[in-house]
Order: sequence, then C-alpha cells, then structure tokens
Amino acid sequence: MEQDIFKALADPTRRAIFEKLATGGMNASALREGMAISQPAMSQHLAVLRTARLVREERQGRFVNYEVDPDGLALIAQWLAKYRAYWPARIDALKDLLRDMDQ
Amino acid sequence: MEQDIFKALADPTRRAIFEKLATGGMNASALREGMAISQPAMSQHLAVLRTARLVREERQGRFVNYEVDPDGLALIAQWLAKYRAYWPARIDALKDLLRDMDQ
DNA sequence: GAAACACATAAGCATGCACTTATTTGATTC
DNA sequence: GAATCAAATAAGTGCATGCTTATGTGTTTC
Repeated sequence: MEQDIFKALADPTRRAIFEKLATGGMNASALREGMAISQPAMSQHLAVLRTARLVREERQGRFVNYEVDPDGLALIAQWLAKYRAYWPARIDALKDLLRDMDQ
Repeated sequence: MEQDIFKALADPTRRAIFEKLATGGMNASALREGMAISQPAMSQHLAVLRTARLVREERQGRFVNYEVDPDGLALIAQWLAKYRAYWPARIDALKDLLRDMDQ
C-alpha cells in the first residue's frame, strides 16, 4: 500500500513518467517520446505505477491511455497528514493548495 | 533530494523508525527497543533518514538523540502540491490539516 | 485471415540495497 | 588512563530491482 507507493516513487524514471502524465493523459508510446527508454521498460514502469494506484489505464482500441490516478496522491496526503504535528509553521505551497480546496 | 526522501521511505523498517520517532524524540538505543533490529542496521537506517532530512540528530553526551525533521516533510508536501490539479475533491485528512493551520 | 501495430510478459543479467559480523570512534565513569 | 557504554563505520553476502532481448497477447486494417 504505502509500500507500493513509496517504492514506485523511489525510482527517478518512474517519477519522470508520472510527472509527464500529470501534464495530461497519454498512451505508452507517446510517453516514450523523448525519454530514452525501451518499450518493455516503459511497460514495466507503468505496471509498477498502476499497482501503486498512482496511475490508471483505459484501453482505447490498439492503444492504452494512461492518466494520473488521484487515489495514489490521496494516500500520500493521508500518510503526510499523520505527521502534521511536525509541519513547519509556514508551507506556502500547501497553504495555497488548501486555500484552493476550501472554496 | 526527492530521490533521497522517496528512497528512504520505500523501506518499511525505516518508515517504522520514522513513525516511532514521530511519537517523540529518542536515542538510537531507545528506538531499537521492541524492534528486532541490530545496532548497526539501526544506525544505517538513521543515516539514510538523516540524509533525506526526515530526521535530525543532536548528540547528548554518550547518546545521540534523534527527532523528526520538518524539512523532509515539507519537501514531500511541496512535491505533492505540484499535482494539486489531480487531488480528489475531498480529502478529509487535509481539510483537518487546513483547519489546524488556519487558526 | 494475414499482416501490422501497441503493449504486456518471460527470462536472464548487472547493479543496488538491507542485512550480517567485526572493528572503530566518541564520551563517561572510576 | 582503563574500562565501559553508545553509536558509527567497514567489509562481505544474499536478495530485490531495473534493465535487456525475445516472445506473446490483443486490436485494427486490408
């Protein structure tokens, strides 16, 4: 669970894939463009991200479209929330984030 | 950076150590109690957590006191904030967090 | 239904990593 | 300063993991 998520994010290539997907859903071939990664490697990374619920897939004919799965991000948020007692007084990024959520 | 943090948290033993430290700072020996882990292993794990800025140390005589370092948590929060477009509409844990921070 | 295409899976290999035992460093106590 | 204790480091080992090449599966097109 947390195990799968943190392990998935521990690999820089997978974080790059995730980051790219965050700009918009796309299929595995499109993901590979400009990424110096073999087709099987990409497929394996996507499987790891999918298991971690960081990414979800949807078959569209011959292609498989991938997109960010909010569930994984929510799990990280929950993990992080457990330690809120230790958060620095000011975290601007989060303040913005939470302001957005509150409206 | 993110690399160090996610790698550090990818190991279940290190997450357990971090979680224990979150209940209050303590030295390495106290951390080992009830944890079935050798002294060198604990020391190595703490070094990894320290490099990731998830934990910080303070020598106190013969002992070295460890405690949660807010910097690491802030880095995770910043990473998470980059993907706020994908957050589910409601994440209760974070709403609580917001309430805490806003008072 | 045969060829072409997108992707997944299998199997093998090299490197990384978490552990072990042994030793060293640093600090206290007598 | 010798003994003792807390913690760090060194060196070696077994297993996990990210890659590769080869092959399999599912879908479309002619």
